[in-house]
Amino acid sequence: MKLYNTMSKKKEEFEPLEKGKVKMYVCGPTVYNLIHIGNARPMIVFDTVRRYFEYKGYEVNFVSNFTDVDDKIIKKANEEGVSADEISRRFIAECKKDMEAMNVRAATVHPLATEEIGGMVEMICTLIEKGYAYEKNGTVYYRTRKFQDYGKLSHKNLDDLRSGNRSLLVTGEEEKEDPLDFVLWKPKKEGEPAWESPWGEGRPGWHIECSEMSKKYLGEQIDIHAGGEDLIFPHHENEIAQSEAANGKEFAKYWLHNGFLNIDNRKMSKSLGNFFTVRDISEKYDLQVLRFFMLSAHYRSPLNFSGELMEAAKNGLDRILTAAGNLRFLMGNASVRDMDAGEEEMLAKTQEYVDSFEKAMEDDFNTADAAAAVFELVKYANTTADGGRSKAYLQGLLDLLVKLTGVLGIIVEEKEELLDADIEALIAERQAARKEKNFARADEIRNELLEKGIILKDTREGVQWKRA
RNA sequence: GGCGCAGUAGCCAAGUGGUAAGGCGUGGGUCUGCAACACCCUGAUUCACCGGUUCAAAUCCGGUCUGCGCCUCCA
Repeated sequence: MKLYNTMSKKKEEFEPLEKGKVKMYVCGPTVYNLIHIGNARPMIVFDTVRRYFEYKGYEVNFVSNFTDVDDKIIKKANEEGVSADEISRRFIAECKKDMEAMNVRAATVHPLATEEIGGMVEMICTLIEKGYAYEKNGTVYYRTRKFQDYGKLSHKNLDDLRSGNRSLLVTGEEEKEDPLDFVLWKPKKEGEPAWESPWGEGRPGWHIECSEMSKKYLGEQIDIHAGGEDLIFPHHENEIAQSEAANGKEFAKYWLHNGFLNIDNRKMSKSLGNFFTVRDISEKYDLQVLRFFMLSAHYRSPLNFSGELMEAAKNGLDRILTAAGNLRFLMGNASVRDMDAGEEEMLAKTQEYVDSFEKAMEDDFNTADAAAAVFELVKYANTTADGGRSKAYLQGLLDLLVKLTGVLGIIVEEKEELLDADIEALIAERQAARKEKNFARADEIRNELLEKGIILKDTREGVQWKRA
């Protein structure tokens, strides 16, 4: 399996630290509002990465935090006149709902920054002891120039950064030894949540949170650290500086970053008025469509979002779902149970699609290519499955489809829904009407069912239905 | 100014030296009472442009143009 490592700027063969196991940390959202569709991309992408590792038999320890103390949360809390805690708790709950609807599995652990303050304070103490940090008036700064490798992830050199950041010198942080130094601990301001520390009451800086939570739940060295590409600098660069200085060893072996999601070719932002939450999208589409859409491009490419592209994704996904529904329907009517030699051979041929699916995923999680393999399997199923096939053959195709789509996190299983007796009766009545060539009545019933969200499909083997 | 990414059919998107996957859409056809689904056919002599390397380039090298991202909170 090859993955692109931002650190080396190359695709590298994956070698786990510990055989058969993957330790993976993904930077989670700051919970001050409903998550937007840009937040959804890393969630979906790295959930898919996790699923593929598990498909390959790895045991994945997947940690993803919620940043629940932050300026934006405090601001929102003040606006609403409630506690910061209440805000973060509320939006964590909402975020989890969205994740579930996108079929993003819960992490092994979802640590909260506010519950890990003690560890952060300890790590900061270690950094001070080792000379990598210093305190001034209740603020603790990281001594960036002391860390030799600073800039190794983002491939920047300190002097370039310095000239770019010159304007920041005027922002009232002249107490820093160097403008590149960043905050590890900031003192309490009136009305802000705060915790005790050796430097007085205050709260942690953003970067130290992830260093600590990663260490606590995964250890000092991990296999994969991932997040959006905008986190490369400064967030991940600072995490490396903190963790490697404190622990004295390489922090993460592989750094994975997803590309940005744009809206109509522009960066999503509230001021441009092209800002969508995941919840907004869920009003119009099943969020599986959003997931499928996100996986239609390589995770490192920028991805453009538009209504037109969502429609295309929906139609493509429906094609897969329809094929699965069709197989299930045929299975219900199959009169032969076991496969004959011909079917055995036909089913064996599908290995080709599994091979190309895996080949795509092995190559830095090329989900667009993997989806192409799924579409080829769908076509194969649509052309070879009919009422004459054995149940075992149909089951074989369906199992394979479920297996591959499962890696992508697409659910093709039918939700258990019982046909209401009267709907069943209407379908039977329509069949009778059709037999008598009373098509007017037949269409009337079909329309009536359509209004209730039931779509009928007449096939040679009988009437199929699905919910819209 | 520094660092970096991208430009493949109407749209989206794989393909990184051996002669252009897949999806959506369009048009035509088969099946069907009709519809829907499905299936078949329909698409780039060509991969932004100009040079170069090579038996061979969308793929490598140089240049040009265009779009975008990061360098500040941001997934």
